[in-house]
Amino acid sequence: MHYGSLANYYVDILMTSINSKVEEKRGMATRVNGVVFLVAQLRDSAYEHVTGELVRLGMKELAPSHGAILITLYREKALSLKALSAFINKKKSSTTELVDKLIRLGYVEKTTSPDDQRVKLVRLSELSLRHKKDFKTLSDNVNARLYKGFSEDEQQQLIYLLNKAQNNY
Amino acid sequence: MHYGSLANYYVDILMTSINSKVEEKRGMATRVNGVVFLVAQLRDSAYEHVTGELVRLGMKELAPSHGAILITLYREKALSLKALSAFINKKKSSTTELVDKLIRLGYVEKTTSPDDQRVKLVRLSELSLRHKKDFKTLSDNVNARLYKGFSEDEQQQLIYLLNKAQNNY
DNA sequence: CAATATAGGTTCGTTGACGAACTGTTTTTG
DNA sequence: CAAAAACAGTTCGTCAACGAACCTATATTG
Repeated sequence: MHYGSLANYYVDILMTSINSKVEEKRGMATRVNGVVFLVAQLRDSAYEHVTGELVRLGMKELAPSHGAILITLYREKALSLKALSAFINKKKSSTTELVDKLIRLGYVEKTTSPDDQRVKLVRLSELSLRHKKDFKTLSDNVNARLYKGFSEDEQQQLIYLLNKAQNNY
Repeated sequence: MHYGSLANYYVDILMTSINSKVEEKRGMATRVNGVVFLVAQLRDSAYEHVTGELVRLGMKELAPSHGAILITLYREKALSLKALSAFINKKKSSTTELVDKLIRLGYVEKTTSPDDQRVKLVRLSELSLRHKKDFKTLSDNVNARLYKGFSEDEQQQLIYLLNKAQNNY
């Protein structure tokens, strides 16, 4: 192991230590890993898990947001694109595209509302109704993993604090 | 206001109520807005804020991840792409592209390490050094907004719980 | 010390997400 | 009630991010 790889080794150690809990050793003033970074990191980890679960279910064409749409529709039967996009927290143009993909894959149908010709109602197809249980399991698995080792109290605290932060926007 | 718009109004109310705190009224078993959704939502809100701040600083070409790279480099002087990508929690191909954009815009330089010809070292340019204070302010603003109304204790709790969750991946 | 394996980066095609500009429908208003 | 404003969706161009395949440099091993 000559100088080059030693240097790399050192950088790797440095980097690893910072990304784990040793981080506190560094001054608060200069840390990169603030809340926002942590939140983003956690989101990405959870999304990766969701993506994996979707693959496992044979739905490798679907991204987390497609799953969010289906899960929303299991509860809400039919929704306008506007309402749906508010539920899943995506812009309307994104929602149009996500829904169109779900239609193409047969998970969902889109009809013009009889009450207002502007409104398109989105609802589940037979195919997705058959997968309802799968999505329940998926949700449970994803939450269970994130919450592993959390007491009931800690779970509530986390939800409370996330909501509190979210209300600042 | 005839039937159509009444129906829309009703849907909007329903939707709004669910996205705010009234949510608890619904059973836990069927809620869509689990932790993961909340985390994702918060990430998006914070990123939107970051994007806005970057525009305000006249850096509308930059996305949050570009900012993350610069902020990381303010601390770490020179980093390999591998180390950098670990710091910002992005895949190496993404990091290559983010860095190349920063080079194109003059914020950063990339040189081959003298110790290992495979390794490319990334470091800040004069231009970014001049903006150091701006990025400090940006970070502070973003954190301050998310933490608005948080006690010192709540801030620590949130960090603790996010880290705890992150360690499950 | 060659042959092979591994490691660091890059390239490329694809995709989710967005904003802006647009279409068509309903509502408001003068 | 006709013109204007507001609204629901769509289209399109752009971009960050990814995985897979690839290239070159360093390590490992027979």
